[in-house]
Amino acid sequence: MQDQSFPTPIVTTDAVVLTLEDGVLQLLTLRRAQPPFAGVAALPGGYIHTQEDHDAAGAITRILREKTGLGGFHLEQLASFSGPDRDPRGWSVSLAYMALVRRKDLGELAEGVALTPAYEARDLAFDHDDILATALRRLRDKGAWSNLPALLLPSEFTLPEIQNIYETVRGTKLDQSSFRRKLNELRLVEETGKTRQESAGRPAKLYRLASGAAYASRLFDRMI
Amino acid sequence: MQDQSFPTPIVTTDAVVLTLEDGVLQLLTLRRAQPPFAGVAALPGGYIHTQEDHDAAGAITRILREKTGLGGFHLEQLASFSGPDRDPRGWSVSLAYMALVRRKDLGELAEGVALTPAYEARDLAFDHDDILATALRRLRDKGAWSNLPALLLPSEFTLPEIQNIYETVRGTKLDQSSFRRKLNELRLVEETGKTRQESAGRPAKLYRLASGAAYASRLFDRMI
DNA sequence: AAAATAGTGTCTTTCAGACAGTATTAT
DNA sequence: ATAATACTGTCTGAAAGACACTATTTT
Repeated sequence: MQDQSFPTPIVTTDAVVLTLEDGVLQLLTLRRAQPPFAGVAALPGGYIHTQEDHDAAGAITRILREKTGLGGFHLEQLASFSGPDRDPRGWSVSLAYMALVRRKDLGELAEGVALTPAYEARDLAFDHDDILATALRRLRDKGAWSNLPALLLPSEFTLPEIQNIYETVRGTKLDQSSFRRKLNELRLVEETGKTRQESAGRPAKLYRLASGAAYASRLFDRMI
Repeated sequence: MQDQSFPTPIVTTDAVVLTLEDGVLQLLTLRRAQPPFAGVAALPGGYIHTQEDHDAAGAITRILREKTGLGGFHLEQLASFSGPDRDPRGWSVSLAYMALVRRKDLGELAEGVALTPAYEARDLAFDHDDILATALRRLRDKGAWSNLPALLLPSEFTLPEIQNIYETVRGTKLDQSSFRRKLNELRLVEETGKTRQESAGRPAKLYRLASGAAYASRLFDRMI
């Protein structure tokens, strides 16, 4: 293999792991133990192991499991980032992914793992600020018409909660009546039959994401 | 560099180059001279040269220029494709791009370079069928609301021509009146002042893409 | 009572889509 | 005349957005 006369790029894969905690979108970071950028917060990532990884998505899944114990989440390819300067070790390529996880699935955070509000995270290692920005833009765009934001919720949630996550992701307020009308049309959620009571007020019904939840599709019949 | 104990993936970059000829969306392919897949049609692509390429987009730009003489076109990242089996030489990553070019900018096709109707291309080398499918899907999706399809047109074009390219990309007919209403709203095109006469009928006015042509944006105020 | 939620209904505005033309300028 | 294009206009229906409620069930 590699009968080229020129050096090959370094290939890594990195993930923007987002979750929702206390109604705030949170980014998972790892404090780097080794140089380069030792001691600096970074996106979880690492090398592809050609012996065991089936593809890049498999590699980042393995890496997230190894470094954070995480398993079972929505994973989506973001983009690749490349160039001679993004990693001091040399010309590199990062295959970047976005993972949306439920806070509960993260469990206790291991040493060096931290959650920080996604929109405030800065000065990450490498070009990870750029990768994060790409992820947030993607989430915001898809927030307009897909079920993506709902994947951040715990498996059972209330209607105010799901409306709040859409508002958080989009950065705008939504009309309660219109939002719920849309939820029904899209058949995005279904009742669990259970309720939850916190503080005063009528108990909130608990919902779950509907099984074959309308991903994207429709809303897009019209238009040039 | 590369102080890892495990082998690194092969990294290539490949491009789905699309153009419009005689009203049909055409894919540019290269007949491979060397194994693997010698003699088979493939997407243009190649290795990244870490010495000279500023990033992956720079690499594919250089490769397209070297192999097809092409320069000046819309380039957009598609996705990465990876795994142990897509290239018989070993575990590989392809950074895939989509390039939209004007037929005129392709000039004479060099030996081994061919155009085939994009929706009929099959049995390309490697997993290039998959990459092509990804590009066509992307073009179709963006065709609903961006100026992307217009980038396939020659620099001066008529209103029937631009409507036709949108219909081609979307695979549907569009109402003339509604389409032009939208063109105006978006300020997508501007008159050149010139006209063109072919066969019978009133001469068609020639248009060009408006300078700051509304990319995506708007159309997207509404909606959950 | 106050709070938090659920639920209903209606009105407006926007806009794609469909349709029906007329007008212009060439062969 | 015929063809190809340009241009203008109207109507409809769907859906988002905004608003105003009422109803329910808890502390």
